[in-house]
Parts: sequence; structure tokens; C-alpha cells
Amino acid sequence: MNTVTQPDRRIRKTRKALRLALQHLLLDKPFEQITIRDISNEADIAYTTFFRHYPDKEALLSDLADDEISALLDLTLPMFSTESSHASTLTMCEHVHENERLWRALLAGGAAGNIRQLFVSQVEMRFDQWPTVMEWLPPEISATIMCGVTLDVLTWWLGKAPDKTAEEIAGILDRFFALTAS
Amino acid sequence: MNTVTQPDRRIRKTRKALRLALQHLLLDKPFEQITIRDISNEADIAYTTFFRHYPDKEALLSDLADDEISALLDLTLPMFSTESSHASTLTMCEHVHENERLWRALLAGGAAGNIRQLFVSQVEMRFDQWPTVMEWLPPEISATIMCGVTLDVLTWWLGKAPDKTAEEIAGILDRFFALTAS
Amino acid sequence: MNTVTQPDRRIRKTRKALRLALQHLLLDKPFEQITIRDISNEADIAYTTFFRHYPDKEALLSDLADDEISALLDLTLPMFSTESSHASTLTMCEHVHENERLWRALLAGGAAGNIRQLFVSQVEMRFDQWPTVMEWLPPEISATIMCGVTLDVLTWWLGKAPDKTAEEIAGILDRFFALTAS
Amino acid sequence: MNTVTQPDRRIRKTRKALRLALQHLLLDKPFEQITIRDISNEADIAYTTFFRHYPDKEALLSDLADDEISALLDLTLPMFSTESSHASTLTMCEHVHENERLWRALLAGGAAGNIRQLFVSQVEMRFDQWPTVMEWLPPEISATIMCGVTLDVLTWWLGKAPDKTAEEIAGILDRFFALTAS
DNA sequence: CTCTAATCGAGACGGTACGTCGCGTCTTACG
DNA sequence: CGTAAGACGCGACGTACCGTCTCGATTAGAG
Repeated sequence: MNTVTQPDRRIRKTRKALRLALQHLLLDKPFEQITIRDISNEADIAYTTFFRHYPDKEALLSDLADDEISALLDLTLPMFSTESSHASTLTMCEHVHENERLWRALLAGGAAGNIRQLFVSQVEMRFDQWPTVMEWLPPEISATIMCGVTLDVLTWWLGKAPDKTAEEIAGILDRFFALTAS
Repeated sequence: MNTVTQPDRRIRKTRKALRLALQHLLLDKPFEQITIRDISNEADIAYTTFFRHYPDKEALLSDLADDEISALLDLTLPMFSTESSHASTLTMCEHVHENERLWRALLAGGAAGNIRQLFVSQVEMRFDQWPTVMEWLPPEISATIMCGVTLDVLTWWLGKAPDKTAEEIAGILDRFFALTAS
Repeated sequence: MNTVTQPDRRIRKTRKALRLALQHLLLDKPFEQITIRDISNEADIAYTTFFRHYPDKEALLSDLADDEISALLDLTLPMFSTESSHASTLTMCEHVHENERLWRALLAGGAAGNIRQLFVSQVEMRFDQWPTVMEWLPPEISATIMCGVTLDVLTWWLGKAPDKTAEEIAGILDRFFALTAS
Repeated sequence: MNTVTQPDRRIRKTRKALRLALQHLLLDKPFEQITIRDISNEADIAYTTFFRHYPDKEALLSDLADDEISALLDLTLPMFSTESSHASTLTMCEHVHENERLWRALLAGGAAGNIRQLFVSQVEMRFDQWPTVMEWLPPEISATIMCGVTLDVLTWWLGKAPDKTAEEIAGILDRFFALTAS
């Protein structure tokens, strides 16, 4: 057997409850205004138990966001190479639209900076799946810029143009990617 | 006379001291870790006096950042129209390089989100000076994206590629702007 | 003027409230079971304000006990020299009896050790008023022993023989002092 | 058979380990600062196991102190009646001196109150061995006072006059007992 | 050149959240 | 299948910072 021993079932349960609790609370108020007590109340675990799992609420957010970003990228990045850029961006926009409130929360508050970092990191870790970019663009920065633009557009969509359809947004992103790939 | 009456000399002095103090402190630690007590100590004014001028430290940061962004845009945006895009971006990069530590502070910590907002706002207020963009790009978002990319590149420069010269960075930005203006 | 500047009136007021609050709470439950939150609630001051005045509840107890011990000794020690030993001990017992619940609290719980220390200290500070003792008794310990016996008797009275009158207890103490002064 | 069934040998072993552990730890820090985790670590038993034997650390201390007080009294009280008061007190002081650090620990910290109680209790249980006392002294209190003085003197010895010899201390106690027996 | 009002220094205070520590119970995974 | 290992609930602690409040002391700038 080469599987790593799974942590105690109670631990997995508690962490899951915490992630869910944060996710719910994020629908109501920005991350900075959420206290650890809020989270533990919502998750129905003892306040002090929180610290047995995460050193602070940022760590919990990272955990949560990592999961969500993973899900998003797992869903869309593969299509980027195999199918078409459009299929990929459309799928992404649709997924974000379905989880609108969560993504709004992730991209809105002061935590947006962290999320960007996580997003870029994950993309860079899968960099072999990333399309070729323009020769004048240092490769180290291309992921940063692509992710940056993507998140900028998504943030703008969720925040200021919620009436646009996923197709429209995907179209914008698509054109952008086309520009750099020319 | 249509000039607004200048506030009391003491007021101007105090606010200036506060802005300077924050600027100095930002060289040492991220914005979130700076307390109002830190700022008032550094500025050598009474803690309570801070609140007579700003409701919270975010307000002070906005004040400071607004000034700095104004200075940057005053310097570069005009050249964009009158001279060349390259002259403009180069001037911008050089100015950022000269005030490197301040801009690093502005773009690094959790306050980066706020700074982005301010940057976009100011650019939009001067939108008549902004170049025409691609027809498929909704005009409301073009400033957001352009600013986003600009700040992404600057952040990357200051954070991860400090060895690049201002010319190189200006070149990258330049090419990007050219893409969208085609 | 040789008077030391009194602290801020608010400070004196707050400390007095805290002492009173502890005194009241001691009538209900032993010192160890009283929390700082109990005290600050009872005193109607903010929890954190407590720490601006005392590092912990032990310090507050010392303050309170010091006052009470002072009062007791001011009342009784002078009579020891000027009048008779009996007048002195009787006054002491009566005073303790009048403040029975407080003294019961001071002498009962785990804080009794501290109280003993304070009592001995104060007596030693007024040592010139202390009667001559037996030659075979090292002077450094005479106060300790006298105070010890006194407190032991008082503790026994309050705890196990509450029906005895102040006169009876004073008589016992009196005889004891007579023994050592012979 | 009228002997009470001895508990399981393992139980006796565990309890002994716990008592020893507490005894060792008391040499390092006062009782209040010792945690149950400290004790179980020192005793090399599981934390949870502690509670199978004692409800809290106070109970363990009582157990330990009871043993030690028993040992002391078994050693000295018999001599009080059969031989001389001096032989008795001297033996007591010597025994305390030999177990100096333990007794210092028992008599120093906030636990001193408990120890006093235990001491008096045990003495009262052997009251038939106690010498006759003065007629004006209610018999119920004589043990309390005698024990009180004894412990006061011992505490003073260990804490503030460690240079005195056991003989000197025994002499003081001796004279005291003589006073009351006159 | 005063006089009046705004500004500032100082710091006690109420309050929120934090993160830590220790206790004692309860569960789980392992031998 | 019983037990150590340890997750957990709980409650108190002491800290850091916030923002409000009062009270004097100082100082600007208008008359």
C-alpha cells in the first residue's frame, strides 16, 4: 500500500464543516468582517478547536479557495489544449456563474490579493498545459498576466456587469487569449 | 475669489506628517500590520488626533495613494496622447523605479485591492486622455483591464523580477497597449 | 506642600469599585472561583480595564486585604501599648465579628497564605508597637508566630466555632499573649 | 478476614508513580504551576489515565501529603508521650530537614492551606497521644494552635532562616510546648 | 496685539477579537 | 477487545487595538 494514512475521520469532518461555514458566511459579508467566532459558531464547533486545524482564518480561506480554484482549473484547463480556447473559457465562465456568490466573495473583499496568488500558483504548477505565448513576453510573467486579466474580467463581470451572459464574458476572454497567441 | 479657503496651517501640517509617517512605515511592514498607534508615534502626534483627520487608516492610505497615483498619472498620461506610448510607459516605469519602495508597499500587501480601485478611478476620471481601444472590448472595462495589466506587470516587476530595467518593463507594457490599439 | 499628587479621580473611583466588587463577591464564593470577568461585571467596568489597574486578581485581593488589615491594626495595635492587651484583642475580635463575612472569605480560601503574609508584613512594619517577647524567641520570628496564632484562632472561630463570643476568643488570645510576655 | 482488599498491583504502581512524579515536580515549581500533563509526562503514564486514579491534582497532592504527614507523625508523636518533648521535636525537625525540598514545596505554595488542614486532621485523629493542655484552652482548638505554631515555625525556618540548625528550631518548638503544658 | 475658537496632547475607558492554556470527556484507531 | 493516544468542548486568561470621551494647554488668525 502506498496510500498516505488518512487523518482521523473526526478531523476531516471538522475541517469540512469549517470550510463550509466560511463559504456560507462569505455569502453574507466580506472576509475581513468575518470573525473566527462567527466561523466556529456557524460550523458548530468550539472556538478553540478552530486553532487546532488552522492557525488563522487566512489559512482556512486558502484551504477553501485552493479547493475551489482546483475545481475550476480541473474543469477548464484540459479543454484549453484538447478542444478550443472558446470551449475552455465558456466552461470557466459558466462554472463561475453557477458558483456566483462564492466567487464574488473570493474576488471582492480584501482577500482578492491572496486569491490571485493562489490562482497564479496553481496555474503555474500546471504550466505544461498553458498555451504558447508571444515571444516578446517573458515566459515567467505570461501566467501572471493571463490570470490577472482573467480575474480582472471576472471581477468586473460579477461586480459591475452582472447582466452580461457567460458567453459574452467568455468571448472577451477568448479574444484576449487570441491576441497573445497570434 | 473662488479659491476654497485653505485649512488651518496646523491641520495641513498634521496631515502631511501623517502621510509621511505612513509612507515611512510602509517601507518596513505591510499595511495591515501597521497600527494607528504606530502611525501617530511615527508622525509624533497624539493618537487621538489621528481620528480628527481620518476616520481610519484606510482613509489615510487612500489619501496617500491618491497623491502618489495623481503624481504618476500627471506625469505619464499627457505624454500618451502628445508624444508616444513608449515615452509614456517608460516615464511611468522610471517614476515607479525611483519610488520603488513606496510602490512595492502599495502593490504588495492586502491593500493592493484598494490601490487598484483608486488607480482605475483616477484613470477613468481622465478617460478623455485614454487611447481608443478595440471595438469588441466594452468601453467600461477597457480602463479596468489596461490598469489591471499595468499593475500586474508592475507588481511582478517589483516583486519577482527586480533586475529588469525600466526600459524592458516599459517595452512589455508598450507591446500590450499596441495589441489593443491595433 | 509635601502631599503626593493624588492619582486621577477616575482611577481612584475605578479601583474603589473593583475592591468593593471583590469584597461583595467574596461573600458568595471562594476567591479561587471568582473570575476577573465576575469582578469587572460586578464593578460595572470593562473587563480589559481591570488589567489597567491590577495585573491579576491576586493583586486586587492584596490591595483589598491591605486596606482591611490596615483598618484592623490601626484600630487595635495602639490599644495594645496604651491600654491593656485585653482591650486590644477584644476590639480586634469585635471588629472581625462585625466584618465576619469578609474575614471569613479572607481567611478561608486558598488565599489565606497571601493574607498571612500581608498581615505579618504590616505588623512587622509597626514593630515598635509590638510588646516585648520572650528572650529565647528569635525576634525575627516572634511577629510571625504571634500573627500565626492570632489568625489560626480567628480562622478556627469563624470556621468551626461561630457560636463563641468575641469575648471568649479575645480571652484565649489574651492568655496566649500573656504567656509569651511573662 | 478483616483486611480491606488491596487494590490491583498495577493500580498501586501507577499511583505510586504519580505521587513520585508530583514530588519531583514540586522541587522545581510551585504546585499551582504544575499541570496534570506535567505529572503524567513525568510519571510516564497516559494523560487520560490520571483521571482514572484521581479526580484532580489536588486529590493527588492530598494523597502524597497524607503519606508524608503520616510518616512524620508516626516518627515523632510516639516519642512525645514515651520519651521527651525535646526528643520528639528534634526528630521532627531532623526529618523535615532531610526532606527539606519536599517540605519546602508543601509549605510554600498556595497549597499550604490544604496541608495545614491535613496536618491538623491527622493530629486530631491521634488525639489520645496529644499531651494535656492548659485548662483555659478549649480542647477542640488546642491541636489547631499547636499544629499552626509548628507549621509556622517550620515554614519560617525553611523560607527565611535556612541557616538555623534542626536543634535550634526544635528548641523553639519545645519551649512553646512547655509553655502550654505548664 | 489681544481674544476667541479651533487644534492638539494626554490618557482613562468601554469594547471586540484574538490566540493560548489547561481541564476533563469522549472517540477512535491500533496492538 | 481493551486501552493509549488524542480530538474535542469548554471557559478563563491576558493582549492588542480600536474608537470615544474628557480635560487642559497651546496656538492660529481675525478683529
